[in-house]
Amino acid sequence: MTIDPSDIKRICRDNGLRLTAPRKIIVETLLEATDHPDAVELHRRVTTISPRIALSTVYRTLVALSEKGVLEKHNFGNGPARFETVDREHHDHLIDVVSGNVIEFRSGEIERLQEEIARQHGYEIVSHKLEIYVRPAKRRRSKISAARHRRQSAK
Amino acid sequence: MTIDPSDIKRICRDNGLRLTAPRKIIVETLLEATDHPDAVELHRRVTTISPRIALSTVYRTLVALSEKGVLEKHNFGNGPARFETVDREHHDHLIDVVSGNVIEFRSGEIERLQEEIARQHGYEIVSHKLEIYVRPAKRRRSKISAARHRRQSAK
DNA sequence: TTCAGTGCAAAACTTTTGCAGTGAG
DNA sequence: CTCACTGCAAAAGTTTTGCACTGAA
Repeated sequence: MTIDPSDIKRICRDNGLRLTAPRKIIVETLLEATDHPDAVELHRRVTTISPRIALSTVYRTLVALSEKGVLEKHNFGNGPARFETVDREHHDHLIDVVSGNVIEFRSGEIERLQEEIARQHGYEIVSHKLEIYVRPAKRRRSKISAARHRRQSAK
Repeated sequence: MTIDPSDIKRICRDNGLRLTAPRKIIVETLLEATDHPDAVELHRRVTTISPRIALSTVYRTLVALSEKGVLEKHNFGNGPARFETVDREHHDHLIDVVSGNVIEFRSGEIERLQEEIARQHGYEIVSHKLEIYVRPAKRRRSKISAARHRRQSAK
């Protein structure tokens, strides 16, 4: 399900969009991103490659591709909308409200319970969105984040 | 758990906030609202009562009371943030994409799993948002929605 | 009396749009 | 050749902030 940069041409064609140079760079940059950049941050990155790309072009590209379902637009908390390519399996998000970091996770058990709830009400699920807003725990640190902390402190 | 206008004074006192005339009108107006107004709409309503209340006062009040947990701030889709008083127990939402109906539900089990996920990553939960987008199931209809369906068809 | 809260104006921030020119199909 | 797309600038929309004044506690 992963999107390869070589797929961009096909994706545009399939959606009736022209593959222009700015658009190619914007999508490639978003594919490379492991975080969930907002439009301004993405613009900052693409302009290191091609300095004349306008912020409005970034916005227009993000709007167009979100509408086609190629990208997902997230409204986490207050700030600007943040984007990611739909290139992996479905996942939900932990949002660290202190740092703004977003951590992806997946819980088959929660999804099973959602199915159950929907069924109990006579529905079937079309899609869902689960966002857990968190802050670093006071007492303990998990093995996962402890490892991340060591890595970051090591630089 | 419902908030009565007479509780506003106590709510402010308990949270270390002064009960001013603008603040009282703003909270009363939000309590009356059955929708989820944004700041501008709320300002429009309060100024019909007291025309000199500033939009910035509405924002500051909404920010202050959201931080205290008296209000909930929602970022639905793109537009401005929308607010509601926290006068019932926490709930999540099933959104029927066909009819637009919103059904509130609560799952202690899902919330417990969320706690677990956050803890595993070294975080504690600040808040969460779960929206399940659904459509009526093909085969069966639950007792709950069958009863609702009869009620709505009866009019 | 004190300082949290206010109104007003201006700024900051996010996103959209008008327009004339360009290049993908 | 067309017109979808672009860069630029300006506008629109949302939220925050500086400041001097007011009034709740």
